[in-house]
Amino acid sequence: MVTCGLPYANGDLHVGHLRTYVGGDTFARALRKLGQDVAFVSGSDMHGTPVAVNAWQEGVSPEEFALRHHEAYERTFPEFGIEFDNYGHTREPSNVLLTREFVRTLDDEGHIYDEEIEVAWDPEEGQPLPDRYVEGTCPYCGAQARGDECDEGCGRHLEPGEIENATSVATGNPAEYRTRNHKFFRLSAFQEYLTGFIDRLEGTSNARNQPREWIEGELEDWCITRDLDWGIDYPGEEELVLYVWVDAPIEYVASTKEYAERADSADSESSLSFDWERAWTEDGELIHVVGRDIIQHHTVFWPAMLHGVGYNEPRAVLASGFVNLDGRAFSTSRNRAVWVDDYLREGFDPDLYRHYVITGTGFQQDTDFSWDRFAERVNGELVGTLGNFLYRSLLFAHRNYDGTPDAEVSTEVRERIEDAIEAFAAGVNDYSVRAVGRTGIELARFGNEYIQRHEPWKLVDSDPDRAAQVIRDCVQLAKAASVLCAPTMPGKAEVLWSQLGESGPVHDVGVDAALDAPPATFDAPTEPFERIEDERVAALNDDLERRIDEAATRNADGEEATAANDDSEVAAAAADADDERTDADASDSDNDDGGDTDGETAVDDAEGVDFEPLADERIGFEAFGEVDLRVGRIEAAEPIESSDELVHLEVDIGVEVRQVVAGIKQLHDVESLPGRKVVIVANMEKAELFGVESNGMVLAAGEAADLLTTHGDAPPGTKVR
RNA sequence: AGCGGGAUGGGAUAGCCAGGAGAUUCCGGCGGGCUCAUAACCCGCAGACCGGUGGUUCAAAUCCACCUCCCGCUACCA
Repeated sequence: MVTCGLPYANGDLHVGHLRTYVGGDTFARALRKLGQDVAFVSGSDMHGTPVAVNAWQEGVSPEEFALRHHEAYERTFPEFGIEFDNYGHTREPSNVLLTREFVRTLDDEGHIYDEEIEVAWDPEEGQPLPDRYVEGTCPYCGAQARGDECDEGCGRHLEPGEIENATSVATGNPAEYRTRNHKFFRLSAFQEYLTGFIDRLEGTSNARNQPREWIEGELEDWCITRDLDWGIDYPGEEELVLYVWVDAPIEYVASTKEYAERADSADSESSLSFDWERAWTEDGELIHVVGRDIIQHHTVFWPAMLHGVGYNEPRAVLASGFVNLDGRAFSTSRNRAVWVDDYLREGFDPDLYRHYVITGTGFQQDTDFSWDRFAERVNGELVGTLGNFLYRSLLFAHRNYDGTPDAEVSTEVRERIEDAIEAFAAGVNDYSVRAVGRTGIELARFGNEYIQRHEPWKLVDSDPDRAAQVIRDCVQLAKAASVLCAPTMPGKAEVLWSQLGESGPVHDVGVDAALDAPPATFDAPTEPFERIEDERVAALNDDLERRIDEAATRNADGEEATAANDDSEVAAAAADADDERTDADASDSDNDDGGDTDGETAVDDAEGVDFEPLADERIGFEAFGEVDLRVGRIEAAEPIESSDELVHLEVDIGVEVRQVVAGIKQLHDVESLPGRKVVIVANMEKAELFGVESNGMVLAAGEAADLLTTHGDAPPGTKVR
């Protein structure tokens, strides 16, 4: 069994999302090449609060909203050669029934208990408000926060009731808290089991190690119900639905079951037949391929559930790294993304991206996408190495021998192919799709060297027998490369296979076919890969930049938000308060914002290399005059405890003493601040940071927050022009 | 803060689990060759004290300890 983490039916897919699925698909195909009986399944995750909230905001039913995305995903995956044996969704009857069965079993076995907890409630609507239905102010830092997490400020997890000024996202009504009965999964009872499990688990090292903190620490019981209409009802409890992370992984099983049932109902002579119960409860081996953001769910909650119902445990979890765009995170809200539809509309073959993302770096490592690197890898590895070797070999063979010349494969080449097959198998055993994907390319690299070393174009006249043997070797290498590339580049492999004159799909043959004799005759080949020219790359980069700019302008018009985010910490301190993005995107591996400010400022600061470009637009004196700059003198300075950077300042600006919060704690010796003269923006909008009101903004330069000051004796309160 | 992942020639990456001849491959640079092939391909050269400091060992990129810097995770978001 190979499964891919369920995509959440809540937004469009960008190429970064695809990494997990391409990885899973490649791995499943590689297993088949080695003769394994594989079922490869996934499905869309339809339930949960974000779908409910976003559907509500769009004014459609959650069902319609989720289904729309599900259908898009279902259509998209095959377009990228990701061919699930079954792709369902969590709302299908098979999953609903199986989920209830799981829960009933867990209940019968005593793994579930009731407990009363506090939940937010909309008194006017008489509705419970789970998770993201609530927004308010973070009690720790004062930033805008969602019900359970201070997502834009300090990032803290918030317990129910902690959030201040809580209101309903849907109605805007103030929320209150009520005591409700919920169901808890006794995860703590699985501590010992999971301790053993994590030592047995195979896969990528991040997946095997990250959950240790939890498992070897204290496991908390898990609340598995929500007050929500949208989801699978808890058996026998009308008011509660199951938490999505209960029914989502069960879709792996339900999807397998659907596949098995479809296989059974197909004509009986077909070899298609799959025993789902054997796979999940007997001697099947489970391999989960997921994004690295959902490791815990697959190494803690899910194995405990499986164990609780007596199913097999996962043998391996492969957790993929993220894909960045030009070194920074994809950002759906800023349209900083290469969407899958864009990619396809550009007419790029999906196998190009598959090869890029699979062989670029280790699966668990983060990687970077840019059109420049994409073109470089396509032109170098696919056009220059693989495509060129296959084309020149087959063309030469076709012209001179009308196909495969009548000669034996040399020992050297046979051994080289055997090594490649071994490396392929070793890659699978190491859970390294990268190693698997490289084998075909490496073989072509060898082939280019081999053909050059023997110069068959000279031998055809001087030593025809020898020429025939060399070309026979080359055709064999071409065939082997086609077979070994099939998991990474299924479409291209198929084309090459048929150009070799082979009948039937390359996907039906195993790795050993790499050593079988190619057909005696075949037609002239076509060039398998097309070069991406520099002009094309430039155009693609321009498009991307323009889109980002447009989105930034749109955002700025709307609420003057995004740009402030990227500024230095000092400015950000004052800007944060009005930065409320309508964050409709909660797509899974969207590791938005977070790191990108750091990445950028770090570069800006490096020996003054990369300055921010000067602003294009000129402003008038009047516009400048709107900023009321004043000389101030710091009277008192105290660090704000719970913050890494913020300092609480009392600044004398002549007419009054202002309380100002500035993000300069790490950069200055706070005790030395009093007495310093600074320049502040006196008419800055007030902001609340970590619960402290900031009435003004201190000016400072760069990442080091070099404070602006005066050099004469201008007294506090003096206007700065 | 704790935990996980990472730091390797100008850029990008492999090797680390199972320690061993002054380290892989690609891009880029320089020089040469070839002309079957999509200005592609082949050969050669220059370029890395393998993040830092200690330790174990006959031997450390690899194992151990501490440190620095990046990225991420931290359960009633998905």
